Amino acid sequence: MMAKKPAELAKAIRTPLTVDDGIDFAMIELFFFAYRDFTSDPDQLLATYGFGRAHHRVVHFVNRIPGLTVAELLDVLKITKQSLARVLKQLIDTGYIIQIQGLRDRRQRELYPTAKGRDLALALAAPQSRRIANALTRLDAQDRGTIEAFLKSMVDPDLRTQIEQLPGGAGNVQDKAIAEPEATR
Amino acid sequence: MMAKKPAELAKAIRTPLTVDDGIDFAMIELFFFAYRDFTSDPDQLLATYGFGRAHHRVVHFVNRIPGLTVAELLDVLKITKQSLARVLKQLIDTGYIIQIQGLRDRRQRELYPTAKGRDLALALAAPQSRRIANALTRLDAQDRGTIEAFLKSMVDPDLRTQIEQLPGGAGNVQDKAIAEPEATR
DNA sequence: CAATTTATGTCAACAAGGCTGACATAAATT
DNA sequence: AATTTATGTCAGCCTTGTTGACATAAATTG
Repeated sequence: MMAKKPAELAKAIRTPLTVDDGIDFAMIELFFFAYRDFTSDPDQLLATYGFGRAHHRVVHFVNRIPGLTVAELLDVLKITKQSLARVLKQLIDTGYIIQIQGLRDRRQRELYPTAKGRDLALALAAPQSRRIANALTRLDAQDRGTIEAFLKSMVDPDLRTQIEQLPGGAGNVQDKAIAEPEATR
Repeated sequence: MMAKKPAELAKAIRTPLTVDDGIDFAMIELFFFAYRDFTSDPDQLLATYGFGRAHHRVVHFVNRIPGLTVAELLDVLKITKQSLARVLKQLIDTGYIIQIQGLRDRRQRELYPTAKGRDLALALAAPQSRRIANALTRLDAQDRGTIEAFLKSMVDPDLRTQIEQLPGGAGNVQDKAIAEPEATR
């Protein structure tokens, strides 16, 4: 490969990219920073357990869908079984999750949280829920529906079914935006 | 350390965690899935260049704030200089970014995109902007303000100043939510 | 029943992108 | 002249993703 001499040929562009370039930078950056801080609270907590984000996701979904199989979990997380194996093994060995052989199909391993695993899931979710609640305080119930609708349509259409199956979750949001006020249920 | 026998002692919890546990799981999961898909488009594109998310962030902010120094970039990204060095070197060597010695302070290296770097930043931002625009189509101009206000208050207060300094961006959102319709400017 | 497929587990190697610690250089500051 | 600052670089480590290969037990199929 021929080495180029980019520094001598390429010229520096000194003007910033802005909204004028037809890109919604405000939203892109807000989403980036918001998500970064959204994950920062659980990240800190996880570090004290010696766990990482991967453990968080596993603990979360096992608590949300107790009894799901390894294959189902892989499908939700979209990672390989080898990736899952490492963190899942740790969580099982340290007593946060237990496996129970499936009844209908004894090849399957159903995943359940222990009391310890339930506590961890709650502890991880609490600061995130608090952050969201805080961000919603200035908004009314209808705004909440707007935000849910927005976030939901940011998700790839073919993956939305996953969300809809989660218990008591966002699947209940009307596709048409502006659902009935959730707060009054 | 004594090894416990968790499988024999710990009992499986069979009930799912739900909203009833006082946690806003709907929002937590929507945010998770939305962000995951939000990053999937650029991720795919980056792979064709042999780049990763780290490169994306660098290219993005150098294009948004041309001439920022290495130290400033580190502050925005919140990573170590050793982490940055790897990806930055690659981007410089392949001609996406160039460094120019600072004028006032010649120790500093000001970072600028090349034309190639500008094109890449635009190509990466385009699908994200499209996804956002699509998610906003069903919503009105006032809803946009609601979402911006929500995302902004998800960010740690002390880090919000960073956002406010970005050109033509979300810093312009009124803190009180419901800004004047952006679309009519 | 035998053969095949399926669900899961496991070993090994690799890559990206974080991290820490240590040290080097040049330029600014004191 | 001495110190601090901005940057670069080397080396090694960790987490979490990847691929490929192979093993086992249970279900399914011909």
